[in-house]
Order: sequence, then C-alpha cells, then structure tokens
Amino acid sequence: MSHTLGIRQAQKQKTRQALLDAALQLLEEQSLSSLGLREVTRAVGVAPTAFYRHFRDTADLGVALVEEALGSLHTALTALLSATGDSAGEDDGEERIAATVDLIAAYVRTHPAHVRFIAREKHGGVQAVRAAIGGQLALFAQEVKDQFAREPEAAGWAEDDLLMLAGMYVDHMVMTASALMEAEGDPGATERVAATARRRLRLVGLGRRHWLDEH
Amino acid sequence: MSHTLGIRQAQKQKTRQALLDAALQLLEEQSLSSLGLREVTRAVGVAPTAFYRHFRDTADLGVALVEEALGSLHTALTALLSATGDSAGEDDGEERIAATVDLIAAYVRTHPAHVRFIAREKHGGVQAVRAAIGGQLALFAQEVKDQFAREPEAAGWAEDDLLMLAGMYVDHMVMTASALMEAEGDPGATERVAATARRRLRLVGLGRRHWLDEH
DNA sequence: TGTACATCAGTGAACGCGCGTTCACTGATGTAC
DNA sequence: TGTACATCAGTGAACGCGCGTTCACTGATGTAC
Repeated sequence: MSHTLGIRQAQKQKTRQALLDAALQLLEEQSLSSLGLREVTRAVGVAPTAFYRHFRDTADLGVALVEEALGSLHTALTALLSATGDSAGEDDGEERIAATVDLIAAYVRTHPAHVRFIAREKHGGVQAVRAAIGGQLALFAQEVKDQFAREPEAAGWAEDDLLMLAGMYVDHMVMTASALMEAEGDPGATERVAATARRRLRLVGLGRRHWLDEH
Repeated sequence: MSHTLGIRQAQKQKTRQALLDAALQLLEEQSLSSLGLREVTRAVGVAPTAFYRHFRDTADLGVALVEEALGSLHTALTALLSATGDSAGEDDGEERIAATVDLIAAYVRTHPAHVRFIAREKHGGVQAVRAAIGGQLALFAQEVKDQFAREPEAAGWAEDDLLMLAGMYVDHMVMTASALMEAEGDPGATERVAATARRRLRLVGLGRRHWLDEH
C-alpha cells in the first residue's frame, strides 16, 4: 500500500466504473451503436457532460468494455491452459474437455452481461469495438496455439494447422459461452448446451488425433 | 402468367423492396437497433409516413430481411446437400468440402450485405430478429442432420450426435461466410480464409469417421 | 502546520437538430353495374 | 365501353421529445512554500 491514489483519482475511477457498469446493463437489450451518452449518465445519476471526463464517445466506452470483459477471461484461460497441459492424466483429453467447459460455464455465470456484450459486438456496428474484440481473440488463439505446440501430440504438425486448430477452440469457446448465456436460468437447457459443447470438443479431439494419419 | 398482380400491388411491392434494399445498405455501418425509419425512407425518396404502409417498425423490417437473406441461402443449401450426397465419388468427403466452401464463397460474393446483416443481428439487440435467425438456422441444422442420417456413414450414430454434427456444420458455414465477407476485395485473404475453412471441415470429417471407434 | 494558488471532476443552462408518430388529405387504381 | 363510387399507397404539416455538444461555472482536492 505505497501510493493510495488520492481522493480525486479514486472518485474519478469510481464514476468511470459506474458508467461502464450502467452501459453494460443498458446493452442487455440494445446494441452499442444505439446506446446514448445521456442514457448512461442518467442511469448513473451524473450530468451528461460528466461523460466527457471519461470517454470521447460511446464507441470509446465500448472499447473499454472489451478490455474489461476479455481481460478477466484472459487470466482464467491462461491458468486453464497450463493447469491441464502435459502434466494432466491422459484420458484422451476428456479431463481438459470437462475443465474447459466448466471454465466457460463459470465465466458465464459470473459475467453474463460481458459475454452478451462480446457476442453482440463481435460483429456489431462499431468498427473500433469489432477491431478490439478481433484483436483480443486473435491473441487468445495465438496463446492456445503456443500451448498446443508445447504438447507431445503436436509433433509433426505444421504451424498453420496448429493455428487452425487453436482458432477452432477459441471460436468454440465463444460460441459455447454465448449459448450458455442464452440458456441462463434454465438448468436443463444449460446442461444440454454444456453436453453438446463437450461432444463437439470430443469430435474435434478425435480429428486432431487422426490428423497426421493421411498426410 | 395467369394473374398479373395489378399496377397498385406491383408498385407497392417495388416500394417495399426499395425500403428493404436501402435498409440493408444502411446496416453496413450500424446495427438494426439504431436504424431509423426516417433514414430508410430518406434513402428511398418517399415520405417517412410511407414506411407504415409496409412495416410496423424497423424491427418488423428486420424480420423481413432475415427471410430475404436466409431464404435464398436455404435453396442453395438444399441443392448442395442432395447433389453431394451418397451418389458422390468418395474422396473422404473432399469433394463435398470443396463444394461447400465454394457455395459459401459464391453466396458471399453475390450477397455480402445479407451475410453481414445475419452475422451482425444473430446476436444483435432486437429480440424478434434474433429469434427469426435462430429459428432459420435450427431449421438448416435439422435438414443437414436429415441428409446425414440418409448416408451410410451415419450407421450406428445416435440422433443427438448427428444433430450435434449438423450444428457444427451450420455454425461453421455461418462463421466462414462472415470471415469471407470481412475478407471481401482482398483475393489473398479470401483464399486464406477459404483454405482454413476447408481444413476445419477436414478435421471435423476425421472426427466424424472415428466417432464410433471408442463408444 | 497554515496559507495561497492551481487543478480539474462534475454542473447546469442553452443550442440546434432529427427522431417517431398522428392526422386529414390526394389522386391514381380497382370494382360494380 | 363508360360511369360512379370505393379503395388505399403515398403525402405533408405538425407535435412533443430526447439527443450530442458547447460553454462558463463551482467547489473540493492537490501542491508549493
């Protein structure tokens, strides 16, 4: 606890976070491209002009939301990858499959609005936000690829093919998160989505194991 | 040419189509939830109030766009499935893989704005439109499953697993279409996306062929 | 510690503008005879 | 074929409203001495 950040800075951060939280909630039933600056400040209880002390416009706020949403997921993903790496007991990857789906399910349970935001704005109407999400996901794919490359099953694989595989995993994770978020609150639907997600991972794992058979 | 539809009806249809076309173009750089009725009528050159003769609101227009976009794709997909079914020369499915990616590429080339619209609004801020897209895609998955069920490779497969596989194909098609649309105009990027899409299909095909090995 | 000045997060009034929706209308097309 | 009436796609004025942005401001916090 060396530097305590100052009352002014602390208050500013608090307002900024309140704007982000309010925006995320308002985005549950609309897209960023229709989110109004006045809506957000009204929800927080500050004057509309206060918005400009924190963000240039709503697109700028959207980019900040991308960092918030994918930053925490990034941490969890890195932990998962190293935890279920080569040290894991070999079950044909069944252990990693379960752990992956559980990680996604836990993330969706704790951050449903962030998941909705990412799914919605990945192809949304605001260029800067699309770019931010695409960049983060490409980074994820790169890290998954790097982890795969370190594992014995990757022997003989071309770089390109490993990146293709990693991309499938990342896309699958995003799709699963989005499907789980839509199933939120219905335990039956949630379990069905999780089961399908695991089967898809199993199928991809099978393809992975036989990839080199015929090249 | 039995009933010629009448001048009044024909003119009404023409205006309606002009509204759909203008909306689709305006949606290239925004989401449906921020599309204004006046924007659309201004682009067409009719009075704002004319809009109400055709649609209740912009969400209603969005649902009509879903039908337009996925209707034509549906026709093409049905043709593809039966054409590359059991009659095809067995290449490990390589022929069907190439045909599928070519079909998607052709659709994206001729309907880029429709592809963007579907990708954007699949998780967009307008509930009725999300529901319409989800319903159509579930229908696609069902038809792909039915075709798979008719093929010899499906012997021994559970219904659930076939639907899971069909869902992967449909999701893969949508993702590929979206990626190809983003690569539009760059032949190098387009070919790279297509190549990756084919490799993913190959991987899934391998998984499919070995699915029953261990159950 | 106390004082004098600087900084700056948040305020509140004001602006011009485009929005969605209503309403009574017009005039070309359709229909009945 | 011609006439008289009905239909209805598109019009244009009007409305109240919330938007994003500007500007000079206030007063609590920070800083220098």
